[in-house]
Amino acid sequence: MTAAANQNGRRATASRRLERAGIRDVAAAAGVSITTVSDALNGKGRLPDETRSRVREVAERLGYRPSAAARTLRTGRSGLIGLTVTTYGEEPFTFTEFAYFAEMARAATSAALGRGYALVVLPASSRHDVWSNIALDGTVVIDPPDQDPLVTELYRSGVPVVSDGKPGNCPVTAWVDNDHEAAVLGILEHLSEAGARRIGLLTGTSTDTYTRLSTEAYLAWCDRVGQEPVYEAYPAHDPAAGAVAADRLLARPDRPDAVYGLFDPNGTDLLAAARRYGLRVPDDLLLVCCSESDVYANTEPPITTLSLKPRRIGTTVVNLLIDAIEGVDADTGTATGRLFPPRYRTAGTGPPPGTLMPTELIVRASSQPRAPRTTVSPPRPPGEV
Amino acid sequence: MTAAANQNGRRATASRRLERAGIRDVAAAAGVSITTVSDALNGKGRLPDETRSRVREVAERLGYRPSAAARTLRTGRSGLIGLTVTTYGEEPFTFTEFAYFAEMARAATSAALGRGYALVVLPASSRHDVWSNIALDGTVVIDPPDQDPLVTELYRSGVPVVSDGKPGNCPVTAWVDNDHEAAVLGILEHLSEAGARRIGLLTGTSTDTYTRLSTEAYLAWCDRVGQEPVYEAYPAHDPAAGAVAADRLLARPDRPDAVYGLFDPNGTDLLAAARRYGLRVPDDLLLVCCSESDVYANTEPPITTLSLKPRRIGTTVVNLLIDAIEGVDADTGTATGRLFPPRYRTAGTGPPPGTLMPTELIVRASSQPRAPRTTVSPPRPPGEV
DNA sequence: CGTCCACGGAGAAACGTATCTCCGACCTTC
DNA sequence: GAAGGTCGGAGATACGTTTCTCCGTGGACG
Repeated sequence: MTAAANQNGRRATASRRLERAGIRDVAAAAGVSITTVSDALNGKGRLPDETRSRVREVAERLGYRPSAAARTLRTGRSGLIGLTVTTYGEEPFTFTEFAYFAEMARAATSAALGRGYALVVLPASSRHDVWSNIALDGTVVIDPPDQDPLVTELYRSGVPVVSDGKPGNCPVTAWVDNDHEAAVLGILEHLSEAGARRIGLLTGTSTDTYTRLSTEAYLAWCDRVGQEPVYEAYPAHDPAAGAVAADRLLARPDRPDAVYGLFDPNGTDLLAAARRYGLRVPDDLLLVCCSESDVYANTEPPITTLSLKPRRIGTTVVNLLIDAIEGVDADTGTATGRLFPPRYRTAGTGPPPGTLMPTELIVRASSQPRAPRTTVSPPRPPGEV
Repeated sequence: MTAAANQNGRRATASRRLERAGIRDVAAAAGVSITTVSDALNGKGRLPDETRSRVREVAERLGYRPSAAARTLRTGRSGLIGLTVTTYGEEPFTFTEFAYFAEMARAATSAALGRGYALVVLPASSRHDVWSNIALDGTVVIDPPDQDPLVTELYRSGVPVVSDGKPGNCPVTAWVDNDHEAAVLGILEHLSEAGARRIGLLTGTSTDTYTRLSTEAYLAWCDRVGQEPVYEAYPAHDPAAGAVAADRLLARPDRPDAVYGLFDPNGTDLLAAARRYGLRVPDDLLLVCCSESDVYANTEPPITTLSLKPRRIGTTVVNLLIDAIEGVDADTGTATGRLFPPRYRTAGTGPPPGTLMPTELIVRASSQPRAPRTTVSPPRPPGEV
């Protein structure tokens, strides 16, 4: 409103069309300096409330919106977190396909939003020029395959990376995973107690950590209790193959009297296969599968499921990542501000810190020879860090 | 390798620690100017191949990664597209909850990636400071409610906005939707031909376009053929309410002999309700619901579904948006480069251009009094834009 | 022998913000 | 009455690109 001589410098002469108002325009209109505008809007500096509110008013009137790009360049923070999802074929695969990942992604999105960050979906098959063109403060990677080039590259660029699923060979800042070993052991014990004499496994052919750890735990258990392993593996991304594998498993001469299926659709598939072979569940066959879907509460009979608690995982992963982003000054490596557990500070040497989260076994009729009980608490994993 | 005197100016004196290599460092190391490095790496300018490859080599050796923030600031392009999802409670709702949105989001992600863009998930409940802090080239908005403040704000900022679902009062650059009117009419005709005398509707209480247009089409049809409307509405985001509403609908004194359910879970709910009332499907009750899920191929009996073809929608939305982003120079309003249908150019006046996409009715046993036929082609909507 | 053009490339000005440094004026205090 | 402290704010610089402008140098050509 006041005088406020032209502070725009050369800009005034040049194109002065419909461009969005910049901080300079606000400064000029309010009759103050750029510094003052910046301070007033960001709540910094020492300014009397009167000036502060006046500047804000002017900014509002001009419809001023700070340039995110400029701010990012200046501060080195974009407020963006990558969500790396594996792809199958052309499509981002795990993203919405499995209830687990969908839930996890939703929880991660919420958690990030709550702390002022947004998520960028970053398919693993992304062209290098796409994601290298995005200013990321950090990345969440879901179930990284061994030697994921994207993760390696990001990590080397100094971008913090936190993975859902214990990483194979990728260097990561931190990781979060369920205690798959404890979960599988818990299920096998549960089935044994329910009377199972020979427990089979429906597993996958891929090399991701979940499949590998779960299968190994199963095999170790078999070895320990002296049962011959009975399992079928199939490519988990192929829904049709799951039904076939379930059928194969029940068609074996050494047919199991209880089966644990590692993947979400296995419950339905196994149930259908059991019907085809005239097997009653749970009388002739005990069934458990790993799933986040609640359809298994209403199947006939309801099926016992193992929940990996994806929301908890998603939230934890994002919080760890943001802690890493905000806690460590990228340049000096010193903690700034926030309280910050020292274990995340392991810079380079030693394995990245991991967090194991408990699972939950939801017991239903399919694994109970008698009347089913209600939800039961999971076997707590050995108190890992 | 060569001499290449210190071109860093003041930087050399200051902090020279572990900072990532910048374009200046590459220039110095290659003994050329910044301009040359930029041109060499971006394939611009006139440079002999020898220089180009040498510069690239040096850049590679130094592990040079251009700063996305700086590039965005300079070029005004971030390569980022917002994906606005509605929220229910704390969580991003439609994002992964419904098969339609999940499929649509996946297709959109792929399409964007294919054209060099990445998607940022932007819950509608986002704090203003979060998404206003992100440099977006454009935004896809899923099913915008009337007067969506986020959309309005974005549009006013000059960010192109394309919506999935015909927008109510929001100003958008363009929109894509199914021809819900034609779809509903097609279903009602289909049911009539199958012998239905009184067709009921299971609909929602929310005001989104899909619900509104579908319900209106139903009411108009009732009016035209002289049938008394028979419908129940419930809050679509509440799964439990759906089952209750299905029950209510079949408990009415004027019980319909055919029902169309607008939402994905309606098929299961209606089937369960029918069982409770001892109604046989399709003999006593014809059933159709709108769903992208293939579980309805295996229910007992299989249920006829209307598919909205979400992948096609997602792809189209993104392509329209990117066309708008790349086709129009933000400053001059003139088309640059790409071929670009003139209809997107309507700047400000007139309604935004919309595209109607056909749906597909997948006929199964639940709507066929006799033996079911296989998939049937949809009634093509009246050839719109 | 003078001109012009293509070639290869350098310089410097933006892009719009945050922030560090510094400065004047006023007020207090001895 | 001078010294020091606080308040309120201005100036300038840096963030790391892209790109516009311009310049010297040869060779071709008239």
